[in-house]
Amino acid sequence: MSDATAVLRRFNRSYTQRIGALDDSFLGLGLPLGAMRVLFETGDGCGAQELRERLGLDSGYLSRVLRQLEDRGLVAVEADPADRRRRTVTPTTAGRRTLRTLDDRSEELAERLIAPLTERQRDRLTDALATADLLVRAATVSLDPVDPASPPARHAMGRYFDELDRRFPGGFDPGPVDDVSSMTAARGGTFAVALSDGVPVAAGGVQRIGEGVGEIKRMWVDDAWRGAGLGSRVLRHLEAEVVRLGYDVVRLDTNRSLGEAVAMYARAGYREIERYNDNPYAEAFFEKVLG
Amino acid sequence: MSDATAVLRRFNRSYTQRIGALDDSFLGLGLPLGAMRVLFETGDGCGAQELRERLGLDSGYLSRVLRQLEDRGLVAVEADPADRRRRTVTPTTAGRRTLRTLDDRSEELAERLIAPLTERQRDRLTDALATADLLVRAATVSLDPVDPASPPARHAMGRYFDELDRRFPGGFDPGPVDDVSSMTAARGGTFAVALSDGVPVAAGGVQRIGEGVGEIKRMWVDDAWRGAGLGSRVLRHLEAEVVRLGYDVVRLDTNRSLGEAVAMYARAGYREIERYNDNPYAEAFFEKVLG
DNA sequence: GCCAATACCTGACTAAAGTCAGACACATGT
DNA sequence: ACATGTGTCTGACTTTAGTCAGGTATTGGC
Repeated sequence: MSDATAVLRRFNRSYTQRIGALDDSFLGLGLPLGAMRVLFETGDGCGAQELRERLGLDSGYLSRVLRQLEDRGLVAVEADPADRRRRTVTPTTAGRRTLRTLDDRSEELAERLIAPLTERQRDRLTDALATADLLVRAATVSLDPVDPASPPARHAMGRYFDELDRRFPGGFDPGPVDDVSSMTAARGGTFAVALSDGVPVAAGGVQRIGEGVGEIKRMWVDDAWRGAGLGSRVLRHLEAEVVRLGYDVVRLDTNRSLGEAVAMYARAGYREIERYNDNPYAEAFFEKVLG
Repeated sequence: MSDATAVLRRFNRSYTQRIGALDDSFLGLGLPLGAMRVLFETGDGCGAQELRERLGLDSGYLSRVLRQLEDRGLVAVEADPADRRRRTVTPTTAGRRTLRTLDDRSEELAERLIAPLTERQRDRLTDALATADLLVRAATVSLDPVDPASPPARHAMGRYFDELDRRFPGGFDPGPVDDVSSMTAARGGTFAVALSDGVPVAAGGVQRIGEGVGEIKRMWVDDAWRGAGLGSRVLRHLEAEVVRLGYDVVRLDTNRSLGEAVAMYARAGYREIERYNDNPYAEAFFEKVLG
């Protein structure tokens, strides 16, 4: 048993016993836990299918739970005008009130929990939990290959361009059309997006730039996720993809203003080479020979 | 919403979604969760009553769960020879095997969870969780007034003496008889023990040493719990008790080798005074006037 | 030896949570 | 217009988890 898992498991035990009680705020509002979870997940309104997926519910079961909530006047269930087979669920005023009560209770429980701690200890706890949260989220991020033209990939690249524009001294302009087809399997490329709770938090792609040579393109990590090792995870994944696609050399270009990225490439065994393309934004060029 | 509760609640959400799955190791062994919990709590054998108390179960319900476990050959339920109304529950070989499987699964889940993290991130996570664990446990410690002659109080004082013996240059000898009756309500005193999972982790008492003067005695915090603010919590509690008991001055003595304690008293507003007793182990004397 | 208390057992009951198979309305591609 | 597929609803069912009111065996105090 490694030290890390032992600590994790010890934490899990003390946590579920103590803070798990935060979830008790779901109780005692006159609704069974299942219905409460559905109402909670509904938030400001969402589709029935989404609820089923997120909560992993049987469609028959959800149907009944929704009727229960509807009968109590907590939500309105209506047919989606765009596709009348689907249902959309919206909380009513009473439903929102219940949600607010839920929130208040949870807040109160959290406050009571940390009440015995001094200011300094609270700060330490907050720091520790924020770190743990980041790392746990990072560990459970799923890195999935996607079509570079798909919405999550577009979203990730959009964020990437925004960041370049912010960080490059003269800004960045991706140009009017952005052809990403070189990063599809059909053309010897690939693209992967890391999702957390369905939201892209990191991404990167590979394209072919010559005989036996792949190129890593558009590697991006969300600002809020820096320091959780997502960058090197994406890099390792893309390198494995490069090998899988049959290249033995991988290249990439970057800009000096992206200091952490340059440092990461150096750490990962990349060596600087001569300019190999005419990308006007690129200032540094790297290469790594993959075994 | 304070920052601390926001972080705690954010953590709770991501945690229950991700690591909460550690508890799923209870599932899929062919036993319902309730029965599994009972088997798990049984450990190396324990009384039925203890199980009921620890898990908060109805006696009828437990009776049935135990029979279920017995029918599957996982535990042996027998009458306690000392009191034949009571039942003792012991896991059989098969039961132990099931418990081991449970442990293996949980370990595997924990390993899979941290697998995507690098060594350095794992260390950071471990540190963060250990800190969070300590503080969460400390926050949920209950500080209860008890008879100073009761087993938990005796246990705490025993640990206290052991520590003095270890830390005092010449060792420490409490003497043959230890009269603690001065710390009972009947004689204008009190004693409190901080319990975590039923185990004493800190303690301290108050006794009367003169007109309007109380004395804090035998304040102790378990080594493993240093840095979680238990010391100052016990101190605050005892000062409140001193006020409640009608004294307006509180005194205490200590030894220079207990540096953290001396520092804590200074921080809490105690001022050093002349020797006020003939305790041969005491080197420093403090007093605080309570409003 | 008797009585009250204690520890557990039994039967009867309930609510919650979920599964499954079929029914039905609507959507989509041809 | 038609076949096929999708999203939801309904009824019938199961398991789990638990409660409650008595009942029985055992114990300790008198």
